[in-house]
Amino acid sequence: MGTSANAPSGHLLVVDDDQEICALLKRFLTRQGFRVTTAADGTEIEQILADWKIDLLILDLMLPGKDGLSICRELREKSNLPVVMLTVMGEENDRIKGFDGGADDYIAKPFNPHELLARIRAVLRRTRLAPQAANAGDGRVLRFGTWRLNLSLRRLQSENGTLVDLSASEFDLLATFAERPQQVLSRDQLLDLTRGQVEQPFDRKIDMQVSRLRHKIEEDPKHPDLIQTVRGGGYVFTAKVEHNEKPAA
Amino acid sequence: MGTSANAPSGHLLVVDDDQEICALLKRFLTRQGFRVTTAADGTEIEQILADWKIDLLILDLMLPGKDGLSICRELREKSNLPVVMLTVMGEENDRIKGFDGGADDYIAKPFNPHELLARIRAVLRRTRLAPQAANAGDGRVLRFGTWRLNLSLRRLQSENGTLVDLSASEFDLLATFAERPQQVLSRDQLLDLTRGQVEQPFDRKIDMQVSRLRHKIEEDPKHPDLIQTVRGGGYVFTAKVEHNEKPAA
DNA sequence: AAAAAATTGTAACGGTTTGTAACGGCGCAC
DNA sequence: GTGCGCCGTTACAAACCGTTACAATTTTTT
Repeated sequence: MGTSANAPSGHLLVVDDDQEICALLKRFLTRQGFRVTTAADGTEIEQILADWKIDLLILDLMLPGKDGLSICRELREKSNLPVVMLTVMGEENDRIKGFDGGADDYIAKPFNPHELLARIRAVLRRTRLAPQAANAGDGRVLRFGTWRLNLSLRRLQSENGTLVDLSASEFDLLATFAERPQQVLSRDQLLDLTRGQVEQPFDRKIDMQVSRLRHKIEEDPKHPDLIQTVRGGGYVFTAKVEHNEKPAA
Repeated sequence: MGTSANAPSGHLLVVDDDQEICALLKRFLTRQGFRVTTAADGTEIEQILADWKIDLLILDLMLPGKDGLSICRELREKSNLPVVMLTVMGEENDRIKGFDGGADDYIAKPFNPHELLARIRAVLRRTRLAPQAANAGDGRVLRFGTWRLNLSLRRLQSENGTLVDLSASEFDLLATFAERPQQVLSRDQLLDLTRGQVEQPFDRKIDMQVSRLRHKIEEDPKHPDLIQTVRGGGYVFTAKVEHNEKPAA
């Protein structure tokens, strides 16, 4: 199961093409009490910002495709999401560049993680006082565990944004569950809810779907965390499900 | 009664091949109110962890034989014991690295002991406050005898934290009892409470469940201590039950 | 449209949990 | 002590569930 912490401090998005840095930062910052999502390049940022309430963005200056500076500048057009920029040690003008895009702070690589931490906290402290503008984006999104289930686009994304390939009926089943957390659903109910069939004779199909789904979304399918069996009853989706509500600007 | 949970400071294990550092840390941290055990290399760690209830591990990155990083990683497989890593100042280490293994914090040598102290306290504070309650559930935990019954996660743990494998209905039965200590429950009541069945003809099933449950939780099932028989009446759960909001460990 | 791939359905095996019956022990009333 | 009824437990049967393997079906590709 996921050691997901309730976000006491905030939800950070780290964007860096260096997977190692991403992983290390994620681990470090998670242990410091943040919730951390990572992305390898700028293309996913919009999507992630649409689905999650991100408190602060940690952005590498050098990125494949669109560089961090432009991203930051574009972001600033529509929101004032706090940004801490990662730059490469060296040219002094990095400093200027970093702030040029509207970043709230910057730090040069290689950096001392504690210093980064201090800067993150400082920025959050400063910006939390001021109200935050809304990001664009809509679409019904359900969040549970480390997953995002986008009901409009009919796709499931893990925390770091990678898509999981669900078949149509797998998606339906998962959506059915996620819309009724903590509610025991019998096989008959599930059959009805997912495809309008009532009273089919052999219904082990549901078992199969559940089994297949578990293997795709449970960390340990042998000891399922999200979809649990109720002997003689059916299945329950046991996870806190958050509906993604965007505060209106 | 028994083990007072309010360990004033905690028991630390320092692992470093430099004897001088070990001695120094031991002296310093002991004076700060910690209990301190030291080890020169990784081979003894398992043994020590088995023998003592260690609250936090201070681990040198560079060790003869297996290095600290691997040790930390292996440790993480099976426990979430807080770890503070000692790294050597300079070059790559100034970046994270130490966190690769999942350490909770790190500090570069040579370090200021007071900084180490601060980091230890911070880690302990963090990990003690939010002890992985993580998952859903608000953490309703009932404690009785040497047991902890987690109603949210539906798990039963013995004192040392090992899980006992209860079937679903066994859990329900136990929970039913534990929520009504000192109250005699007839078989009919139990049948009703555990699964909403009323007036089933042959109900020796409850006897069976009780028997099976006793074998899992009673020290001597022949002379049950927790679930006692009331001849002609049913069963009683005779144990002081403490409601505990914070699941430990 | 044929072929290939993916999805879904069905059956069957194995493991676990629960239900039932039956035997034997034990307490209690007389 | 004896008899009766309650209880614990053993042994077995039934129900239930997860999964594998494969067949049927649908979708996609060529």
